[in-house]
Order: sequence, then structure tokens, then C-alpha cells
Amino acid sequence: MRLATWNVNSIRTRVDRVTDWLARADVDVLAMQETKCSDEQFPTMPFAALGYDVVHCGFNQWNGVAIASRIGIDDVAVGFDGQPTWSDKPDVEAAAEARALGATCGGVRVWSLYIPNGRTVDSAHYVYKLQWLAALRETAASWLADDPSAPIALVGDWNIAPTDDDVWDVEFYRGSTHITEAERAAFGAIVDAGFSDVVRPFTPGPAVFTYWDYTQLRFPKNRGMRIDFILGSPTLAERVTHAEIVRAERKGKQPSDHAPVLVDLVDP
DNA sequence: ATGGTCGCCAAGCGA
Repeated sequence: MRLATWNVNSIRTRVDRVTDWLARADVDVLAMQETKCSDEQFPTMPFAALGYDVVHCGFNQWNGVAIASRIGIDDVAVGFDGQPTWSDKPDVEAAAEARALGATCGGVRVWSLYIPNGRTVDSAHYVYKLQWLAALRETAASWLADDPSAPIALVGDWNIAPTDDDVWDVEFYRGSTHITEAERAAFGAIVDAGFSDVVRPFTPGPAVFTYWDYTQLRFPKNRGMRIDFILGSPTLAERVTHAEIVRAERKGKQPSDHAPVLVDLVDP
């Protein structure tokens, strides 16, 4: 099973590129973020033509997350607890309910996550980001407490660079979101709960990124950030045979500002 | 082998 995640930065603008890559890369399950469309606007047909089922969850009027699968989609859930409510408010009460879409595909529970950006460290959105991550940790830890052998993948755009090696110039980002100790601790707490970065062992080294700003020739100069992750529960992690960041998909005409990230899993 | 924001939609704003 080949599982991928990709912040597509508008699926309607990018649908040809995304579906072309799905077919070419032989992807079974793709989690998308920043679809930038309503549920009604999602272009289902190009995916269906390739044999993929799609579920989409708009988390505000115009943005959302999605999962496309050619091996079936079961048990769809929105929010960490499966409650079909969502909100984009920077609000504690909403923290556990937004920007998450879960589906069981081929026996694996896949969560397509768009962690709140946080904007600036002095904003309510930053507080919300940290609360959202804490809520995710609580809920994900409870899943493993209920069933330590559950194969679960937490994938998406985390909007956190976990180490200084994961940004092109840490001094450039000093005082900004994505690199603060609090965000890194929140990410680390989810790793400590049993969800490991299953891509990193296959993509070692500094200056290995998944996102490059559109401005300032950041991509040709490889000035990016590693903020898109596939975190796996223990039984999922032990099934990983290969992983890569598909840098080639950041090239060419009308790319997303993120590259897709993929893993291959052997059957259990 | 990649190039100087982009995408939402029609002005800025969010990323």
C-alpha cells in the first residue's frame, strides 16, 4: 500500500497535476490539505475516472482536507472524536473538532490533518494552534490506549519544523511561528505518545524540505521547511519499507508550494 | 533543469 500526503494549495487549480501524479506514482491513498473549495466544489470526477473514491471536509467556507483512495474508504470521521462538527474559530472549545478528516483505507486509519498555521506568536491563532495540537495528542494517545496494535497514520501539513535542520535558516524565522519551542514540544508530545516520523529514516540530513515559499526563488535555492509529515503508530511504522519526499512535483508549471510525501507499507 | 508569489475572487488577506 502506497500512502501519500500533499498540501495541494487549491485542488481546483491543481486537479490535473494531482491526478496525473496519483496515476504515475501508483498511489493508493492520498490525503490532501488546503483544498480551498467547499464540499460541493470539490472536483470528484477526475479522481473517479482513475478509480479513486474521495471524501472531502470543508473546515470553513472555502478551505478543507480530503482523502482519495482506490482501495476503498470506510468509517469516515470528521474531528478527532468522529463528531461531525467543525469550526475555524481560534477557540479552545473547537480545538478538537476542526481541520481533521479520518478514514479507514485498507485497514489503516488515515487522518488528513491541517494543523492551524498560527500566524504570529502573539496572536490568538497561535494559542489555538497549541491547544489544537494538545487536543490531538490527547485523542491520538487514547486511540493507542484502547488498541496498542491499531495501524494509524497521522499525515498532513503540521506547520511545524521540529528541528533547526528542518528550516533553511533558523535565524530568518526567529520570533516567528513554526520553530518555537512550544510548537516543537507539542509535536514531540505526539511522537512521545507513540506516533513516529516514518519518513525521516529514508530522507536523512539537513536541508531536506517539503515546502518552499513561492517568493524569492526559494525553491531553486532550496530555501524551504520540512513541515509535512507522516506519523505512524507502532504497528504502522514497522510496516514501512520506503518513503520519499517527491521534490519533482514542486517543479514545473503551476506547482503547489508543497511537495507530496509518501510511504510504502507491506501487508500486515 | 527549477526562475523572481499565489489563490481566493475581484480588494486585500492568508499562507
